[in-house]
Amino acid sequence: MAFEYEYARPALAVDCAVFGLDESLKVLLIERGLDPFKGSWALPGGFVEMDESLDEAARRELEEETSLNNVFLEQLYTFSEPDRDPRDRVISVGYFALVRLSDHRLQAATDANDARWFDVKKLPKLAFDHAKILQMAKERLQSKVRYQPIGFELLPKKFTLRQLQQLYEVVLERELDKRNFRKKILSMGILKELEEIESGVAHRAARLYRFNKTSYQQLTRQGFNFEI
Amino acid sequence: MAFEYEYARPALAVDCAVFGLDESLKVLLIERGLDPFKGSWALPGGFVEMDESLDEAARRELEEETSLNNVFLEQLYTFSEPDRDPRDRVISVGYFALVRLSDHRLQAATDANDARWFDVKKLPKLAFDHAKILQMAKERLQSKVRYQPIGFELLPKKFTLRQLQQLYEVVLERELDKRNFRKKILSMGILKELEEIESGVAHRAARLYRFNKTSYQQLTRQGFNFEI
DNA sequence: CCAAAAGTGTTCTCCATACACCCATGC
DNA sequence: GCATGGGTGTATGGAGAACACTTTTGG
Repeated sequence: MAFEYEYARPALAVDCAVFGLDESLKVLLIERGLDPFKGSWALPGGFVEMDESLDEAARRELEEETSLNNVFLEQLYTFSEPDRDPRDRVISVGYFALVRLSDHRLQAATDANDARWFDVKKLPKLAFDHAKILQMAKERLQSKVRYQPIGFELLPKKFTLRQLQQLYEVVLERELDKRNFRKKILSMGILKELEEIESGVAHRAARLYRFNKTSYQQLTRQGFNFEI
Repeated sequence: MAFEYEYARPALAVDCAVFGLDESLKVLLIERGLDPFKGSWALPGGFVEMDESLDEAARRELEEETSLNNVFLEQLYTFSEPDRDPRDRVISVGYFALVRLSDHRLQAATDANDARWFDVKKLPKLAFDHAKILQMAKERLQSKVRYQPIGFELLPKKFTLRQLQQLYEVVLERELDKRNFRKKILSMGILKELEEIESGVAHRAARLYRFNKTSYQQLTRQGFNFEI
């Protein structure tokens, strides 16, 4: 290594706050098998390797520990308090991720690691400073979902307007007016109305929609700003 | 070290994009005295020590390299491409900072290190991936200045409404209507109108104002949201 | 008295909000 | 035929945008 900097280095990790949605907002936690915090619940994550970027590390750890791949993933913040890990100096880059529970529900629950979805309002005590990371991730989700169309990452590919509205109601923790919501979201022109309707409901079936990413990108280039 | 994780570790650095404002938006760069990129301009920054947080490292490096202290400083993003430093694996946590040029103008320009303010629209070629860091910092500034009252960090403590308007015009790169701007900002109730007026101008002198942080915090608690 | 910027009021349009009823379907 | 949610229209108020003139001061 042709490099004069030879001081001690902190270890570097990534931790992922993975959100899913059903009736409430859920987060994926794994039970730690080793000390420190053996038996506690923690965010999935692990150490960064020398030849991978942080995004790659986050995706790799997520796949290894929870079998999730191909999820929406975004860097959140880097946590660096010197005493945040009792073993050694460990700096952790927090990520937040969104997954479709409709696609991944059973898989994660039956994984070999003990991974489980928890209601974000009924969390166990978390290892390290993971409660702080999760808190920040939740705040980021709440603000970002309002000005970027990331909420669709939490819904099935085909969804009803009611499902979409409920997504915002659950994430933002407040009720929305049905008529105004529909008017607003439809007027954006970023949804593709499908021919299909939902099935298996004991009342009038709702029309299904799909997020039209192409239209969204087109509109964005023309100065459109998504906002709920 | 009672710790089973003994793999190679990336080095960890911080880099700061420091903004100032006069007629245009400025950024503070330092000339590198050592390879790699000897003679190039770069963001101030350096390696993180084992007993300090990233925020502390950023403040320490800023003080060491540019004599700036007590500035508005906020973590931006962590940059981790494996080849971003040709010497070795170095991960860098980017920060963005805002300073009052009115207080710091001469100091930084005459520092022993060769530090200079550059117009963000007339930048030299930057070392490493610092152009990317700076680009992201500028975007963050442009979006954050609209929904958080951080712009005041760039102005003198006492300022005229015109100065405040120009700040937004320069940062957002678009013109604002004078009457509407004044109406809006005054109606927020976060400025304290001073008895003083500006001096040394060859026309009617404008009233001076001060940002009232206490009022802002009070209003925020009541649900107020700053927005330009 | 002139140049230069400070300071102010009104109109119009559009969008967010609030709100109530009919429609389609499964059971 | 009834319960359940799907789906729609309209009136109101408030805020943003557009716009022009008077006032004050220094030179």
